[in-house]
Amino acid sequence: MPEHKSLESLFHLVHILKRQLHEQVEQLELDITPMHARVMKIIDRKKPCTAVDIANFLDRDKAQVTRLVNTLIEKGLITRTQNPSDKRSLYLCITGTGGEVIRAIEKVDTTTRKIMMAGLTSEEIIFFQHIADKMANNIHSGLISSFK
Amino acid sequence: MPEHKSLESLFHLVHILKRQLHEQVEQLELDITPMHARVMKIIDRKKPCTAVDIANFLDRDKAQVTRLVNTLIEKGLITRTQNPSDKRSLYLCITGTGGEVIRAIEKVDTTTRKIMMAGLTSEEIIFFQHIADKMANNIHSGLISSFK
DNA sequence: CCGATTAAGTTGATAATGTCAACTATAAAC
DNA sequence: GTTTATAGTTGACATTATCAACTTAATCGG
Repeated sequence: MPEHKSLESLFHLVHILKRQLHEQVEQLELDITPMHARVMKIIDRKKPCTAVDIANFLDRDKAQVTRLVNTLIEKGLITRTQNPSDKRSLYLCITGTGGEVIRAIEKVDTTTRKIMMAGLTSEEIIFFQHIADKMANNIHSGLISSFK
Repeated sequence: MPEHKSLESLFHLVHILKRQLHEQVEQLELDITPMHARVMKIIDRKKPCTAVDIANFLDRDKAQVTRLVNTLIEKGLITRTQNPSDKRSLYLCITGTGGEVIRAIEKVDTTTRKIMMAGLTSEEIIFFQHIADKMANNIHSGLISSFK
């Protein structure tokens, strides 16, 4: 049974990875959390971006997104503007200060990835990602099939 | 830059995996959480087992372990007995009921692993684990080197 | 043997993340 | 035009995690 230890390996990796990111983000002294950083990256990449887009991408509850977005607005890192074609929906945009923060976050990200992937080849990294995606997909399908 | 999306893949996988485990453990109607289940498995495998052993294995704060262990004792799933050779330390043991719970947990685990690893070969799974371990190691070393 | 330090475990406070349910307001569908 | 779906908010709460302070017991160096 080769897969015996596998879930623990995965949990351990993500646990220390998250701790590492938490520390690094904390050292930026921006008073934001790793999840705030992820949300900012999503807003930065997807334009236009709404709260629902973020919730979908992260597969999280809208409630959580609302709160993350609120603190980012309070800190002046993003803005919320009306979607002219739908009065329910609000577009989120990175501010000037937010842009600087993004660059700092990207730096942290790159550093962490470099540390984490030291001694691994591109092929190994791609393969790892490929398997991770496949596993995620499998769980998704497994869930769907249990609904029939 | 092949590693661009990699952290998101990993986070996504672990996010839905944890959600899946949470649901499955909840369906056992034991009123315990996935972390309780992990703690029980550790106690089951390592004999004798103390709170510090668990904290070390999971790389968690002792405080969290104390609380997890307390609820498991309240539920009658484990017991705490004196270590005769060290009055500070306490041995944790699975009770009879606890044994049944462990078997239920193992079943959940096996099912989840099967779903997750569908369509993957043993070699792929081993390789995936190997890379996960290597990455975890890298982060560890990266942290240590930043202390010099 | 004694004092200092270390280790095991507990407790309180609090942070970060995640989910559910109920709600408002608007849009879309029939 | 009523019903239904969608965007977002709010309150309550669960889970996981960490830090600091503390007690008790073991160990180490003199």
